Amino acid sequence: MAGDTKERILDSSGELFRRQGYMGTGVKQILAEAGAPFGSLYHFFPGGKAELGAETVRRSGLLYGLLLGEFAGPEVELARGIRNFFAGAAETLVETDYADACPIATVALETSSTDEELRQACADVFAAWIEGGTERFAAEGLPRPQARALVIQMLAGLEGAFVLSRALRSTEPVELAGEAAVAAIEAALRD
Amino acid sequence: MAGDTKERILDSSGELFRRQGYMGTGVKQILAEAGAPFGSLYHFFPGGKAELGAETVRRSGLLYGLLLGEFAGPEVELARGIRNFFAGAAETLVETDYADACPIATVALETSSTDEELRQACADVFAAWIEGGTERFAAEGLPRPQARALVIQMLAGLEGAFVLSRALRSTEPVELAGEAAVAAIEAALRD
DNA sequence: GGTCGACTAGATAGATCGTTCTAGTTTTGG
DNA sequence: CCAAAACTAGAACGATCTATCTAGTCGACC
Repeated sequence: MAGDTKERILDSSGELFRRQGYMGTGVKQILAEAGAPFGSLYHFFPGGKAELGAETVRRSGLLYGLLLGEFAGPEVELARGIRNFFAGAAETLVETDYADACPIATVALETSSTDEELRQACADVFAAWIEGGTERFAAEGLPRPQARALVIQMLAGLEGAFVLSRALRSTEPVELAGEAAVAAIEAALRD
Repeated sequence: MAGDTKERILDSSGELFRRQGYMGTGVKQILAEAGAPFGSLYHFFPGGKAELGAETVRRSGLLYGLLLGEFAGPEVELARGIRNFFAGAAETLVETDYADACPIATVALETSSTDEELRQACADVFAAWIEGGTERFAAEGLPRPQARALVIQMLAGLEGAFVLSRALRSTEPVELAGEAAVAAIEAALRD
């Protein structure tokens, strides 16, 4: 039972930041959803909202990276894994009424020019995703620079498609970005 | 001199929303930057911040669409225009210390699940960009569905690259997304 | 069994939010 | 030239924000 409250707070902040961003989410709302009192927040996060934000970004980023790894791990064919991941993302969008997309993109855009600590946290997460993806793509025999370029292009397509899909309330952009990513991978592996 | 204040307010809000989002920008800050008093805001925008936000999104979206049209208008070769647009976007990022990217993406992510009026404004802007791009691509002889798919993939790549480039403080994602877009266009036109 | 740290609990503070208010100035049209 | 409209100006309001504060409960360990 102990240590449970901190987890619940991080779960709540993760979900809320993903849906409405860092600036648009109050600590009151986070604590209400977590069923935790004010005291607990500042007990576990002495740095207040800023510290909670940074830890939430790193944690959510790690979890989402693991999710991607489950879809496109070394045991599944790469193109198929990526295809399934995009399809799953589209499905999640519909199921959550276009709320659950990238857990950190909103925070990244909000804070890139205003909050260096949070920007750095987002940058670390993106860098880790890129690094992990590059490793996976290189394992298919691609030269590292090409693998890295492919991963960044795929990730950019995913993030941008999330922006479009959420605003347009349509899975079309995510589906098209997935097709582009799969096509790029297959073309690269064909040579 | 008349009508000037409203423009200044919209200029300020456009710049600030682009850099720090809707939730992260206070009306006080907007008015201070515009050199306008409170009275003027509620005179020109009786609906307050919400109305200003929606009008800012539509205006900024229109202007950015025009900018894209200048780069990739019918008088320039399409692939070259797109290449120059991405290169210009990367240059702007560096010049503004990674602050000026898409004028509405942050607002779109922030409000997609929380503010239907603003979400709709963003959706309208994206739809207009997609429609305009489809028109331009179809003029090259591509079937409309393929033209539309290409535009959405290109736009998703741009938006996602902005997210990554701003957080990572590197133009690499925008440059790679540009290369992918140009390659996709050239491949499509080759057939 | 008693003490200390971990954690819960929520009232309260102080700053800032968006908005409204009254008042004054400038511009416009008859 | 005067009256009405457009616009400027900023003080003030209630709501809400993050953070702090005091008080109390619980469990573990000596």
